[in-house]
Amino acid sequence: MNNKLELYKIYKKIFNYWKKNYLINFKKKNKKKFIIYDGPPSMNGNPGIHHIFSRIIKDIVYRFYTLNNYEVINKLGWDTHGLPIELYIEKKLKINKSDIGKSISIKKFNKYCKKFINKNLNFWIKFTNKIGYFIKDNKYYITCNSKYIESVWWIIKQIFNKKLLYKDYKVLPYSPIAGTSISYQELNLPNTKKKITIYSIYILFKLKTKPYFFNKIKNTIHILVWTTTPWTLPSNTALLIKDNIYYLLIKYNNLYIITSKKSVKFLFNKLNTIKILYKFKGEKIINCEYYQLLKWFKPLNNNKKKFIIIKDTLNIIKENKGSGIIHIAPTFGKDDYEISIKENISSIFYKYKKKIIPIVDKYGKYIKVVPYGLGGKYVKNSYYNNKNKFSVDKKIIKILKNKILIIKKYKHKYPHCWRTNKPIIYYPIESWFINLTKKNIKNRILNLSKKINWITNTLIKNKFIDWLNNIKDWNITRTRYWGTPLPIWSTKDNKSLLVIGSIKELYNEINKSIKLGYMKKNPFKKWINKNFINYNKINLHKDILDKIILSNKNGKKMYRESYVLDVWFDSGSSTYAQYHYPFKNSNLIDNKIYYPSNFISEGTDQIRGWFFTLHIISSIISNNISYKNVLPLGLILDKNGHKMSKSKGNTLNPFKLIYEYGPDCIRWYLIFNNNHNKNIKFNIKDLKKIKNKFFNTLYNIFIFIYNYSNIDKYNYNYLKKIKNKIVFNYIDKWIISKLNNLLLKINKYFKIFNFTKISRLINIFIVKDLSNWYIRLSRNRFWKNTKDNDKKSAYLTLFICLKKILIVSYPIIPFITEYIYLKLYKDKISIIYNNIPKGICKLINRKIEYNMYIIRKYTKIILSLRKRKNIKVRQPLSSIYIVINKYNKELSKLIKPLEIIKKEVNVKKISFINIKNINKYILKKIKLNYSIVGPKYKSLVNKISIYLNNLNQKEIYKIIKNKYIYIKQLNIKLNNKDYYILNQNINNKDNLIYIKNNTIIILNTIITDKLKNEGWIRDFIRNIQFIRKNKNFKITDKIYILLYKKSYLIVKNIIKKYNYFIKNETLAKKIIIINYKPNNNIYYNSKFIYYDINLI
RNA sequence: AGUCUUGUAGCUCAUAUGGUAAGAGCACUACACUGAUAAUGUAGAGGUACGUGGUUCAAUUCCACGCAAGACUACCA
Repeated sequence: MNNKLELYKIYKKIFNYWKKNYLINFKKKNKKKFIIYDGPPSMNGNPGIHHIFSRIIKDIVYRFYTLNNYEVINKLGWDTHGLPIELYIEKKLKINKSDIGKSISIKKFNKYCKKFINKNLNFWIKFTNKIGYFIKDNKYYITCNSKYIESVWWIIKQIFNKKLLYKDYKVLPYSPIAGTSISYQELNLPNTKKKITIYSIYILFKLKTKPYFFNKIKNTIHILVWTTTPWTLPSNTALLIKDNIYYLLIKYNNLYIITSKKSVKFLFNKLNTIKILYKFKGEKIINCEYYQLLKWFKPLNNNKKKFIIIKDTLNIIKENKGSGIIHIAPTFGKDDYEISIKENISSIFYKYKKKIIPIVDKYGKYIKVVPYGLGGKYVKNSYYNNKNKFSVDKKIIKILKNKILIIKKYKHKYPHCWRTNKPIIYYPIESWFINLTKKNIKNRILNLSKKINWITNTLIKNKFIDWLNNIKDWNITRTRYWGTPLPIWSTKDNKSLLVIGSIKELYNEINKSIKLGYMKKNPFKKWINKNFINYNKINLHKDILDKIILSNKNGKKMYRESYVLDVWFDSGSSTYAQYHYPFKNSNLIDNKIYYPSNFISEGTDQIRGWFFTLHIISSIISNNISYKNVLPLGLILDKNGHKMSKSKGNTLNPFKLIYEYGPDCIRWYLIFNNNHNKNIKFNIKDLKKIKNKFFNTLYNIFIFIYNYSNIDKYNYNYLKKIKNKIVFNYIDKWIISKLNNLLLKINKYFKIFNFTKISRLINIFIVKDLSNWYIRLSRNRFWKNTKDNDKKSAYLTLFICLKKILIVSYPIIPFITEYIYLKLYKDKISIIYNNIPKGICKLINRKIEYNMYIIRKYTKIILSLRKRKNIKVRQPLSSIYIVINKYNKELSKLIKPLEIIKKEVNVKKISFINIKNINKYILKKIKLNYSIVGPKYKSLVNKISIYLNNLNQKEIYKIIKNKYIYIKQLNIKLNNKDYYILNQNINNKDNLIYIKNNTIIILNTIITDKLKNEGWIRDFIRNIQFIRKNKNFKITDKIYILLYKKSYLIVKNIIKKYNYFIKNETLAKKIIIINYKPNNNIYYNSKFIYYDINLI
């Protein structure tokens, strides 16, 4: 047996063993099913240690429920579309998004993406295997497969049929020079925020409806509006005001102006030039209308509000900046857009050939019909390449000259496009949305969400519900390339729409198109081949789909809406799409066998991600929840508490870690280290500690029982058979009781998915109870020669404890537990076939557990007393006196448990005495019970406390007798619940006393000659043992002890007296006295040990 | 920038919590123990409970502000 623990080798062995015996992802067949949905991680690179936490949790749940006889359904998945992959490929090919479809075809680009996915997938699968979460028979889902996409299409069609899908525009960061929208991810790249100087202008808007309290004022009232983007002024449709701050109506150079109270100070240097007429809160002028500033374009003719003052419900206005009133141009600002949606504000577009277009074109220029020569000019002069820059802002300022009160220059940070280095603008881009704000849909989503159980975390539940309460319509399309294509075709005038819900439908529609001559070939010809449907032969990505032209009822050509779907829509569809529903497995979902899931678990960052999208899609499609229990997990951070990311360079190579420490160690660490909902600071040092402490101890227990049971030729099956004949002793009963207590707790915590608690309980049991106490105390029972009941009971107890603890630990650390299990318990093929052991209440003995707790406590105390006087444990002492109290009353009458103490602390006798006998060694003190006295006497508490501290012993004994305290000065009487009495130590010469409250122990430290001799013999034996071990004698080797005669004569009497004892302990056949001092060689003789006596 | 969370020994973390002696483990030091031994025991050292202010007889705990870390939403007039 290898005495060195190598966790990675054990993993390899067990993995191969399972593979050979078809135990990979083993499932018990049962009607009782437990469904786990796996949140697909985005496959945008190599897996990191921070990716595996949720999969380990799910694997533990899978293994635990399998032990509990559930059939666990768990299918792994990967999210394979999206921006990060595109960006990676762009970087690799050294191209920009604007190059796709130009210098590189979409087909080629998507091919690169696919290739990247395939390459990474193998890597990820290998990795997932390495941490113990196995994939069987290649059953996993990836979102870029045709089957998956088909299910997603079906979902889109359902949503469309429910009339929840609509097309609108969304304002996004946009780089006109690159010609693409910019993602927030790209916007957050380093060096994209640059300081620029812009105009900060204050403009007068004419008020149209005067509020009643301005009635006295006959003149026109103006609103002072602040903006830093004059070019957006032609698109203005509303003004924003804060309802709860003060505004003033002032008179300035015959103008009547409304501005915020705070702004007056810094806008009007000379305050004597203005006259304050009114002070009022912003809410008073909400909904007042004003005249359009630049009447170049009309807002869309719809029911929405226009040119009106609205309330700042999104907290956009900062009181200390500007005039407290800002202008809203919904088409060209992020906040503007959001507030306009919320407040139902119209926006300005220009009608051109039946289409509506924003007044800035996609190159960043005003459209040609903009007057004053502004048409065709860039809205930002930094877009010009040549030096002759035309500033639209300057020109508009010129046009508005009379209406501008103040012009300043203003420096601020502004986001730039990371490719072109030019500033971005916010720009309306057409997009498809799912209507989630519709009343019945929102209510449904909210009501269903209340059925979800958030494990151990109400905080995150509240966050989730809060998010749902403020739900917005979901923008599901992106103008990207590598993604699930939106399956919608439309005619050029947008009048007819066709949503495709399956490949078959598309296949048939294409055939119609071919008949009309719009298409030549059906790209999915190979799909149906003699009734055999072959999904591998088709590609459902943008490059293929964009070329498909369909037709409406009237035979008009229809083109695809060229968007791809938000990747969150992909992963949120996994409820259905992982089973290719409804094209397959429809019974499993319709009959609620695989749906909803019992358990999901991902990082807390998924509240707005997967947790949200799963819930939304399931609510809409099935009017049901998608998951019953969620365990939100903390994130894995680096050792300094920072997020792991490639750019920071603080990621860890998981393969290396697994190779070094084994998957068990990493699994245990992640579970053990911190509660699941807290972030984990991942520190390799701690891995080492856990390996040394926990795994070595577990392995040592195994080695111990393995070695000795082989010597004795005992095995578990034999002992189990004769179980009824075996009588267990006190310590056995204690550890069995502890074990069953533990099992009860573990079962309880498994049900609420608290694995941290479980691992910590197991750790204490193995290290503290089983190893450091049970085995320590029982060692000689295994070691002795006779094969009596005592020995058998010790073996059986240890076998039982180890077996049950292995099974219970197996879900968390499957490899080492299986390894030990197979070595020790040869009755079954695998630990996997066991049922989870339940704690048996009958075997729990609270009295024994309590007494053992006292024993351990006393042992500690006595050892520390010895330490105070520096008396070695090897030196026997005569006696201990323990003061009897209500806690040790029972123990004092038991004989066997007290033997444990005697042996552990090497003392001959324990006596229990009454406290009265030693009162002279004890200092009494009175302590207030503050929680009772505090509220009663309030400020007097301090004085009472001082009074009590100054009492002498006599007075205290009086109080103990009286059972009350009367304080004359304060006229206060305290009853015996208001205070308690403490015992403290007075030291003594020969006896050492430990006093802490009721626990009082006295150690007699007088060493007689007899005790001294016994101590010497112990030393002698220990030294012989030390030599045995050092010289690599086997445990069972018999020896001869050689003593030098001259030295021997000094200790002759002692050795003679303890002759038998020495021989027994050291396995010596004989003690031989020799007349010469031998040379060192004799040490190496296999049977002889020379001992040089130079002690005494 | 806003919202939320967290801050306890050198490290990783508990319990309880408005109540007067704040707990483990690791690491460190000393001594001991040891045929499971890269283990174990005892002791020592280590804390103004992130800082400041407030409420209270009493604050690590409640409140406010600030600092640091993390998450989300955003980066705008």
